[in-house]
Amino acid sequence: MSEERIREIKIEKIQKLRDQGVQPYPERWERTHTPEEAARLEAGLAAVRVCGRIVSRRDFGKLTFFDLQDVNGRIQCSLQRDGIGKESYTDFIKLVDVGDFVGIEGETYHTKIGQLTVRGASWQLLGKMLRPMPEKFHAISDREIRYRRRYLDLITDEKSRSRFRLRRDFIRALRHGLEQAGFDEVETPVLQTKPSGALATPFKTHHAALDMPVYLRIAPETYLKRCVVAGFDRVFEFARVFRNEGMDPSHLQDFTMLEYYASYWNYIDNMDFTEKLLRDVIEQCTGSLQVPHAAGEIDFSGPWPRLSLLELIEQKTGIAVESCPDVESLRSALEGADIHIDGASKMGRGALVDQLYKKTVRPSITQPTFITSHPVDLSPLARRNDEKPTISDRFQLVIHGWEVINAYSELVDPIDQRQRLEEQAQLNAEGDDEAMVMDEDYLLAMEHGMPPISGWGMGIDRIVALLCGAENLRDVVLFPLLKPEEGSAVEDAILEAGEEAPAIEGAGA
RNA sequence: GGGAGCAUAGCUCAGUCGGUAGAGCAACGCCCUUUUAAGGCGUCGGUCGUUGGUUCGAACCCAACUGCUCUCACCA
Repeated sequence: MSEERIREIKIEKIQKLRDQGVQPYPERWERTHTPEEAARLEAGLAAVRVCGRIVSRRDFGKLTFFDLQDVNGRIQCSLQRDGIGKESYTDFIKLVDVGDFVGIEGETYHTKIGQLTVRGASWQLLGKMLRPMPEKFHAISDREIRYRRRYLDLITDEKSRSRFRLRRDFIRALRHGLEQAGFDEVETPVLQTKPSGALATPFKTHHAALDMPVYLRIAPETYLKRCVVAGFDRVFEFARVFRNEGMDPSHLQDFTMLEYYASYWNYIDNMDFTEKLLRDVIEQCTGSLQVPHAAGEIDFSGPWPRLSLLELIEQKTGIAVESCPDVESLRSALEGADIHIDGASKMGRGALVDQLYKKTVRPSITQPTFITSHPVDLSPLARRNDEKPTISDRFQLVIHGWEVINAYSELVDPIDQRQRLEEQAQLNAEGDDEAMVMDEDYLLAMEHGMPPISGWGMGIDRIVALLCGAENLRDVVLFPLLKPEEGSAVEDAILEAGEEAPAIEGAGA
């Protein structure tokens, strides 16, 4: 039977309901328990009111069992013809379908095989659905449908529901942990006149009222530091950020980053806090510090190793980066070690060290590991090490080859900062697209004075994916961006808008 | 951007050698008071992603296009 025919049948059912004076879309229902709560009740409790979507039904003629579900849980209910009357029972059988929302009032009992159930004394339709439900024992497996119509994925797949519950719980626990540690939550601009705070290509758009180009933020960093100048001595933001770059299982263009900044800390304090915060939050959300993953169990129990980037590179490749003070000598060292890096001739020394690390060291790191002591020219916003001015007081947390956290003792010296931004601007002018641009407004804020700070950015999507064993970030993002389907309403609307609405153009345009 | 793979009923999937399509679930009709993938009997449901080509004949072979997935390059 076609989907269209099924839809017509359901519309006919709605008409029959209306003919009997039943409102198929009533305005409210007062529940006493969620499905999750109800499933934990004792037997023998009367006047229990539960509601949810019917996700399965087992019909025995004069007795029917069905399950009400929401994202958090499920409760079995039953209706008996002898209990609610023939007419009401027949209406339920004939006019209510799997997929509809209903409310049930009744008492709890255990079935013959011990399943806690709400025996309905009455039922009320709370919302009729017109589309057929997906098949009930395989869940949606077509990845395209799972992403485009995530609600179907969530209705049918408990594993998907549990991933998004974990994401919710993880964010909630992080927020609570930071608040307990004296951090204030703030919100900073998404539309910025200068993209800053990271090395990345931004999305560019146009501000109509001010008639000027603006960028979607690639990081909240410089605004959060302005908050520190203002006297918020510990701040954080759950920031949606946008980077107009490649898309693959570990990179999305629109993703969520938690950043925080703590005054009077250095990066060592920050590492200590990070390890404690994450261990607490992970144990709280998953119930364990050992997390299963396709690539092997991840053990968060720690202590997490703290390893120097340059030492790791030397171990892996034999190249002593520090004995290559300029980009030319580093390039020849790479040639000597027979390591090829695409585009090496266009990179500065910092970018080249970074590539060397990403090619040789990072993929081999599986367990939670702090990588420290990055070269200072990789870290234009990080503080120089007092003993070794060529390296920065910086760390990254790497798990399963993914960079999950990037952190440093922040650069708070406005003179040094100006010099480093000038170097970045020079690289940018020479064709390094990802190098930063000069940001006088940020320098102005810095010149008003900053305390010592250490801060941090964590890819929420990445850590959540790692915690729930997802190998693609899209599996932990509710509605990942996909191209519109050909002939879809969305695409038709875009085609209709045509040249009239070039709202967004690529940064490279 | 390069390469590879996938697309069949609302969903999950079969489809042999090229001979105009099949199951389960869902839906519809009937039976059934303890199931939880309930069960039994019956019925409906398809422009085989789109467009061309080859062929007497295409779900199947070829090409292009669209979408998705993986991968390389780039990036967090």
